[in-house]
Amino acid sequence: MPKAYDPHQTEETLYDWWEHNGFFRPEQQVASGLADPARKPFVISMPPPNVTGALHLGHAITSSIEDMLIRYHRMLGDPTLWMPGTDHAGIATQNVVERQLEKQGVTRHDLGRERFVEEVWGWKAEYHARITAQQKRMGISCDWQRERFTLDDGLSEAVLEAFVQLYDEGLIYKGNYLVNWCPRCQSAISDLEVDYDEENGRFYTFRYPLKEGGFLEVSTTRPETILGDTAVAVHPEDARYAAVVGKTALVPMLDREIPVIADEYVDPAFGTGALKVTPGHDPNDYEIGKRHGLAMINIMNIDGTLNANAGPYAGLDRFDARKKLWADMREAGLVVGDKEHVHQVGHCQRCGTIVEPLLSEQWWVKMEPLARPALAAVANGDIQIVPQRFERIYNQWLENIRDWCISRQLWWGHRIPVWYGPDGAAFAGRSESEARDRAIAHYGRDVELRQDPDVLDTWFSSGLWPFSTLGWPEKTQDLATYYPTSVLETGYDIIFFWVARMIMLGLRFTGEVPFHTVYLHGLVRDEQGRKMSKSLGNALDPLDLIAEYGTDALRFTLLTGGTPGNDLKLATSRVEANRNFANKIWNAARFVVMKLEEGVEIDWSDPNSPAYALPETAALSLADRWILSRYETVRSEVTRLVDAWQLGEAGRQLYEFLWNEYCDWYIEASKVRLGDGSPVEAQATRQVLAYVLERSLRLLHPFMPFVTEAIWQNLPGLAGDGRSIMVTRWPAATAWQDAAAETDFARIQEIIRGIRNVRSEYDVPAARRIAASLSAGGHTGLLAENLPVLVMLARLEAEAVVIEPELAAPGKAATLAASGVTVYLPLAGLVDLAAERKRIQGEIDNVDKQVQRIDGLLGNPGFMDKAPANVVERERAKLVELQERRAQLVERMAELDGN
RNA sequence: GGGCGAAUAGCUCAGUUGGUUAGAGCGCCUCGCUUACACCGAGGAGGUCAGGGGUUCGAGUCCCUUUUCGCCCA
Repeated sequence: MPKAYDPHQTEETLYDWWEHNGFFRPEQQVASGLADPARKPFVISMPPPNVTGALHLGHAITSSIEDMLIRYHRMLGDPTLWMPGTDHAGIATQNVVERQLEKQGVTRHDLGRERFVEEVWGWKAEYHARITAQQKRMGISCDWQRERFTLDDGLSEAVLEAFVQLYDEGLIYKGNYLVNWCPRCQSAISDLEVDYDEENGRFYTFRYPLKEGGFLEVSTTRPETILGDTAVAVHPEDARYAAVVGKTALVPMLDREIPVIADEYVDPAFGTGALKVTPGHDPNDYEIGKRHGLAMINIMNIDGTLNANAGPYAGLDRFDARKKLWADMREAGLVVGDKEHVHQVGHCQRCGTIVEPLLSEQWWVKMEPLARPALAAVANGDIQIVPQRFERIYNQWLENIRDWCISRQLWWGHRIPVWYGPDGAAFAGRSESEARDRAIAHYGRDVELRQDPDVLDTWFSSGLWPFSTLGWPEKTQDLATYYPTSVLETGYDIIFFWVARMIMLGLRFTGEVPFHTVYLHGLVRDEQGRKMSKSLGNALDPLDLIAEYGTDALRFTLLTGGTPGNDLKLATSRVEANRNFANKIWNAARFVVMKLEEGVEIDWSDPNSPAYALPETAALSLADRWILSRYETVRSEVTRLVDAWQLGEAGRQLYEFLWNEYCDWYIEASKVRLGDGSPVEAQATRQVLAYVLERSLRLLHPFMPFVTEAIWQNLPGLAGDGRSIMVTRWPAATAWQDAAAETDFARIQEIIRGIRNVRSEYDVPAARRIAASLSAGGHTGLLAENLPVLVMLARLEAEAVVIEPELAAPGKAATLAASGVTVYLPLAGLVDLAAERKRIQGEIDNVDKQVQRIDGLLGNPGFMDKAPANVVERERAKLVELQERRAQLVERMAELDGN
């Protein structure tokens, strides 16, 4: 083993080897005996990355968490399937390809539909390969042989089936309503695809001329929509305007006659209290228009220029028209003024263009009947959302759900399976021939059909993902075995887009929930808490971090750097620290492997899975029993925490255990027996070193798969015959928990720390071994037994250590009192009595403070009556120790004063 | 307008049934290449747990409220 762990030399080789061995496949897990086919499979559908571009840290955190869960369950012996795939990401992918073409001066219209779609397939091929390679670098153990893409034949079948079923049930309908229109994408988009930003706009106030003479003052943020006004509205109880209701106003520059109406919606306190009403271009005005039977005028083309209804402004872009109309109105004396105004402006989520409310004929899904069962599934516990607080957000959205606009005027995606007859009658079908059959039944003869040119919202197909990837609508073996899936893990930002829709569609089409648990992680942000973005230049590329620190370091950072559902600010110093952690355990393993060259006993009780044996209890030292006890505590805690979705806390506990207990204390203590112990003692210690290391590596494996495997392959006697740590068993409970060993070893640690502290205060060089006298009372036996450990770790002069129940204090010595033991360190020539008095007085003061606190507690009848017995007992015991310690210090003080 | 989250050491964060003197990493200070590791070891400094009020024997943790920041929905 090289002196430093080098991730780059090992990671890719190990990954290929794992994949080649079939460890990622549930069939192989069962065949090899790892998984018990009788157990319920553990299944995750991977959130399919968009084939738009490279992966970012959001994907990296998804990969880290899901792979952690998958590896954990695989080791538990569950048949484990992680279903990978990618999403065609309709509007997003079409946009990036369009932008690419733009650079060559080509539009999609220049190419035509067929050639453009070919271009996008080319893009897909390239980015799909790139994404897959990146995921493999993350070490993810998904079943690549089952990989799917949303435009695959099978998944497209699922889309057709789903559409036709909903259509036949009347849950899909076509209608001309106000939609969010992106003039750049030239497509409708759903409510969810509009991002609202606060922007500095202007608030324009002008005069609305009345036919009967006079005018009304009206304000707007979008003057160009004046051209589409079909009423002016005031509040019915607004006395200022009571007289004008029912009169006729004249649209500026067009002189079109429109009524002045009264409607409750108008806020008399806002602006002038009079509102222009444009039902064709504003959602609120649309509602007013419906109430009053107003005309709905569309003044806009699909590219954002104005149409013939805009009269002289036809052909102008919406923003040019705004300027020109305002200038013309100023000329005409209609302008009152304009001022700065902050308001919410909707932007297209994918291209940033300002969205326009536009009347348009689109396909919709009636959501209310789908939402009800989805609400129930969470309410009755069939689906558990972690963290639970997201349930409210989920409920709130579903309770106020609006119909879903699913048609997109794009070329990249699933074509809407509807064909129109010559008179425009629509026929949905799983194929053209099915639609044709329906048309013939309708018309009584064959007619010419043309398919709807539009495609479906990407989320329509991803809403089917958990079951379409398993073969639905076919009744496949996979569907029967692996559905419903176990956990859906993703970022909280797509609860509505994806999670809620999968639940609704899953319940509708399979009659079952698509998964039992929803685990939501937060967003990865930069160190200042900003969202990572290319334009800010603060985006960290996971591959760069992997190149610098290794995959395990990145994974461990993403897993332990935060808490469920909360955003994670990624500090590269953390990634570096975790790289160091990987190196630390690598070196601990180097030490152990070196020691095992002298021989190690393997336990072959499971012939498929050799493990390190433990010696007879009688052969164990205190340190051995201590580390075994600590290991058992950590094993049970880590298991409990992972089961409770506290992955980060589980990882942090492993870090602390391995570094601060196994490395800093146990390995150091083991050197005593390895060097000076009898052959039996040395062998016992070797076995414990090996046992605890190997078991801990298993616990750590789901967090850091590569370094744990790289070490495991180097451990003598275990690897070979294609054995891998990733298919060992998750460690089972042991009987090694030993409270007495933990208390005793803690006493030794306290004494060693105390001596080290005094050494440091007196500037004793590390290389210098010092004498010590220990007045140990009832702990004399314990200390005598562990004298070599004290000598080694506190750097004492073995021949100059005295341990007695009672010892007279040497005159000039530094003194420390540690849990019932007084330690005198003569430190010839270094001890300054005045300084020593001061040091001891400081300690006494410190002890007094604590004694005071406990005295207060124990003297409080409330505490004595109400606190649980174990808490009272703990405080009592603490007080006894403190008083003992205080007595030691006071005694020493008296001695010093006597000198 | 409604809702959610965050506020703990200089920085990034833990602290999940309320119970030791509130922890880690990085940074900082002192030592040290002690036969696994300088991607290291030993020791240390550093915190009114945002402010106020309450519940409780006991609050970083539960309740109310204020402030600041972020997010979601309308």
